[in-house]
Amino acid sequence: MSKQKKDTKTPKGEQTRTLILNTALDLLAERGYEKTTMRAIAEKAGVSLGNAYHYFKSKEHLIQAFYHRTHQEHLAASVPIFEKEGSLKGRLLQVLRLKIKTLEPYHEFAGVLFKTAADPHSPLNPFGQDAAPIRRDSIQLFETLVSDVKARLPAELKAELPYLLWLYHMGIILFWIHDRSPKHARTYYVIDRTVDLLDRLITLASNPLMRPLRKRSLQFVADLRALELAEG
Amino acid sequence: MSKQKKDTKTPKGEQTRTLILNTALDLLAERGYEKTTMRAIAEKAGVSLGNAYHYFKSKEHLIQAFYHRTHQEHLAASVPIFEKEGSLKGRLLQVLRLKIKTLEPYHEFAGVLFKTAADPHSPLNPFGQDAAPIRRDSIQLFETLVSDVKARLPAELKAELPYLLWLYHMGIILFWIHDRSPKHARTYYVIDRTVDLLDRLITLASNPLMRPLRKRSLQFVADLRALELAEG
DNA sequence: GACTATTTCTGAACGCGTTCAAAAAAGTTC
DNA sequence: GAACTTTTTTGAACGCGTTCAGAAATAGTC
Repeated sequence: MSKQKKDTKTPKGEQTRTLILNTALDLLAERGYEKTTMRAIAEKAGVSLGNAYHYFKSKEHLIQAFYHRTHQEHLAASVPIFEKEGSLKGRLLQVLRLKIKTLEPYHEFAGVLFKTAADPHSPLNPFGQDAAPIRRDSIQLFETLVSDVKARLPAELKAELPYLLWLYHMGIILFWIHDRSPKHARTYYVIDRTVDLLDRLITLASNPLMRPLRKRSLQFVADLRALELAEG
Repeated sequence: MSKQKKDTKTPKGEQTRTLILNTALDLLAERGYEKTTMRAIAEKAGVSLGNAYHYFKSKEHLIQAFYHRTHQEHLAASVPIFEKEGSLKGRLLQVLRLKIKTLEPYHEFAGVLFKTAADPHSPLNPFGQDAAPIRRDSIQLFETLVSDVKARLPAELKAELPYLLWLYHMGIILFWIHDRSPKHARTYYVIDRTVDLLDRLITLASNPLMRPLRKRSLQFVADLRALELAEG
């Protein structure tokens, strides 16, 4: 869990804050991002426009709360999966399907979410410092997923796998955002196929013959991550 | 070259259009995206605000012209590389370094560019229909790069490689956008390392033993591309 | 309970991207 | 060159996210 610096100083304030947040998430799910104006949120919450900005620095910061909330949902729903399913492939498959299902109600505005997320200056940027706590939480899900998996994996692969899987899962979400097929059938198809390929690739990479290339690749990934942490 | 449906009907109109475009690109390079307002563009071009919107449906459409222009620059500068360098690895290395160098002056606002690009609804979205002509041009660069390469490659790999390399090059750009190291040294480091890895991976994938996995993977990529073309 | 400091809240304002009815200019046809 | 159509151009307007000075409410202190 990431620590949260409070910007409310009284219970009343806290109450107003959550009221605004809940109203916002309702409207977002109902109308999408563009049509959910700050004015509409304030009005429906029975609060002045300026007051909404007192609790959330910007519309994007309001969205960050969404990130956090859906992640918590997903995390909670993932735990039972790990208990029933022991294989990496099975876990990945179910966790990813579940993720998409969790995000489902917000597909229409998830694009805008990623849009702002791709901007290095945005607080939503998943690679940036502002989102570091959420990112850590998010990667941790894959650490749990990998940690007690049955198959034997080379140590250096096992160390970097959570991060790589997190990146991969971001890619799946990106695909889903662009997927306008009915019920997002394509995304589920892509998940099935890529998880299968990934599983085979991991098996291949675990082969002793692959050791030099594997080491080289993973060392590079580790270097990158170190740089990321050092300077953002 | 992609066909361009004209939205100007007279020479005068064409003149005004390019005037606005040039002014916009100047201001963008000079001030960045946010500070380059439509009003500022119109004013500096000596044209009314509404008139700018007569020639460009939106600010984002104006940016599309930037995409196109820098791509043309990059393409022109790439041709000599192919004449001097025959190896896939060497070509990739030089083409990617060149791309970053070409984009250099626009780093500050390239983030915003990618930001809007990640939104499925944006005309800038590189995966969307509006950008299809530019995407085709862009992929074509890698087709040229791959076409007369010296090394022998499996047919099905050679067929999909341009698209995969294009995707890869998008990833490099994404990294560059988030790279705030001096002179973007990190991006150049990442290019060097990943090109090396990619080259080894391609060699590996070309091994007859890898045929089943290779076929399976590439068939999947081909399927995806077909879907993309069919429905966007 | 009065006085002060802090927090919560308001409403008007600003600059932005975008739209649109209508004026001005240019092209077309006789 | 007059009557028309089409294209180009204008300027005012709209709704948006955001900011801010200051009012109202609350908390803290004696």
